[in-house]
Amino acid sequence: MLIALDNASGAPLYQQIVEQVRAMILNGSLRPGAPLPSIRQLAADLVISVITTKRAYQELEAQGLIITLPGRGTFVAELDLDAQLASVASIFGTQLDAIARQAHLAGLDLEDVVALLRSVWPSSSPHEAK
Amino acid sequence: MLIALDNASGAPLYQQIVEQVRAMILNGSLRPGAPLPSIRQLAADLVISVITTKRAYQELEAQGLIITLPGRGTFVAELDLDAQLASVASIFGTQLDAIARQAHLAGLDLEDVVALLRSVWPSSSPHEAK
Amino acid sequence: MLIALDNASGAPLYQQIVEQVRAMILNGSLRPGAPLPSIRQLAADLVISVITTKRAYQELEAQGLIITLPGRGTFVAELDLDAQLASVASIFGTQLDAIARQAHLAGLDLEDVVALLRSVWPSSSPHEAK
Amino acid sequence: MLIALDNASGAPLYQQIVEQVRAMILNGSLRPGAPLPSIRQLAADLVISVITTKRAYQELEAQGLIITLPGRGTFVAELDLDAQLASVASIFGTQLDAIARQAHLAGLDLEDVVALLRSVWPSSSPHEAK
DNA sequence: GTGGTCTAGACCACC
DNA sequence: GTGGTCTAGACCACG
Repeated sequence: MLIALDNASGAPLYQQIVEQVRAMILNGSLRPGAPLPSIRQLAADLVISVITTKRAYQELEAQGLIITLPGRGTFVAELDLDAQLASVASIFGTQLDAIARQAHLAGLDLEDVVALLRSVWPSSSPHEAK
Repeated sequence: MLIALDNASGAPLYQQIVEQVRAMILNGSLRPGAPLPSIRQLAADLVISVITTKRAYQELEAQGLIITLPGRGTFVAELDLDAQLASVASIFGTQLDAIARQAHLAGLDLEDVVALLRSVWPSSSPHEAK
Repeated sequence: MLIALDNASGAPLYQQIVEQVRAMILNGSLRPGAPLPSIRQLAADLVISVITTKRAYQELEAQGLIITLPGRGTFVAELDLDAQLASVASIFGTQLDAIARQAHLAGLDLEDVVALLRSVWPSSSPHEAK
Repeated sequence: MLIALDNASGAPLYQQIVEQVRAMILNGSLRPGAPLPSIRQLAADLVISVITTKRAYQELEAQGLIITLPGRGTFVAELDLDAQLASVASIFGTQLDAIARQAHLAGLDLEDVVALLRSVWPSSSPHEAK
């Protein structure tokens, strides 16, 4: 399981982990029931504090995406993919809403923003490098 | 000059002020040379600390949007609106880029995101009441 | 007597007056004994507060460049031009010293700074437009 | 990291810090990626308020010279030294321009000012002890 | 009246 | 431990 942390991005480390693991679950890289690395293992791999990996897993568990079985490890939860996707869509919706209001206030047009969005959209398939 | 603060939004107060003033400048509600309320006046109006309004104006000045003349007040800077809009567009571009990569990883389609964006786009004119 | 105030320069208004009057005295535009406009007249001409012109004249008087005769007006003082020039040189020396130390710390060379100075030096004679 | 504050200089403390840190970055004493002391540590060392050190770092960050990672510390930014030096040169250029015009108006010659500049230029290397 | 600077002290998020 | 934000209160320079 490859996770890339960007120290300079400004985003909290635990959040970067959450987002990347969530993405892997939602796009099928990680299937329900699959085991995740232990918090200690992941901390060692990423060269960060155990506290940070623990926090990330806590967050993922709170979102119902993974399940921790004490003494046995952590696993991808059995879940309704469509429902999850809907919930993720609502998360993006919130972020887009903030951007939309800002851009709108600044006098930008919806089409301006859509054009911007198209210009930054990644061209490759999300699974190419899997 | 109407500014609405949302204490529950989680966003820093000074940032909310920055965003709203910037929007007013960029969409033409505030024209170059126009005086802004004094930091003390604005603080009184919004019922917040003078330091917070000062912080907001400081940030706006660092961005080159306003100019403060000690002892005389604060004014909208003479600026190249097009250049400013371009720089603002690049800011939104950065934000959209983060969302785009996340959404892409999560398996969402560009058209899904565009649809989301359209669904949250505000319908009214940015300054009908100007 | 032409004085140009630059509201956007950031420099205090009274200081701009002081500097320009001092320059006119030192370069001979204003000769010893010549009358200066009254503080009220000057304030009216420049469309600023009397307090500000008063403060400027006070400063000039403290520097020994002008003399105020109560009830009669304000005049350029009889002075030793060479001594004045020397004192002015020391003022510039202080300012240059600050710049020199900063530039030196930043790793700039003396010749770099001299080159910069030459590049900004006004080309015309100071009296051309008199 | 040695910083010397002069309470009697009239210059704001935060600005003195900014100038000295900027000088250290530009002359290579502080290399990109190097950690700066925490705002609290520096405040303790200099016996000033945390807010003042914070203000200084804020200014340096706005100038793009350093980057602060919340919860992790503050570091010298990766930057294009030449571009930075050019921008600094333009700052000195502005200051020199003000002096040049003043000196010119006062009847001083370019060579007079250059001579003054040479007379105040520090003789030692900027970082002999590095 | 205006902004500029410095101070002390609090709470929060993150590592 | 780190920085981020907000608060109150003081003194100064400038108009």
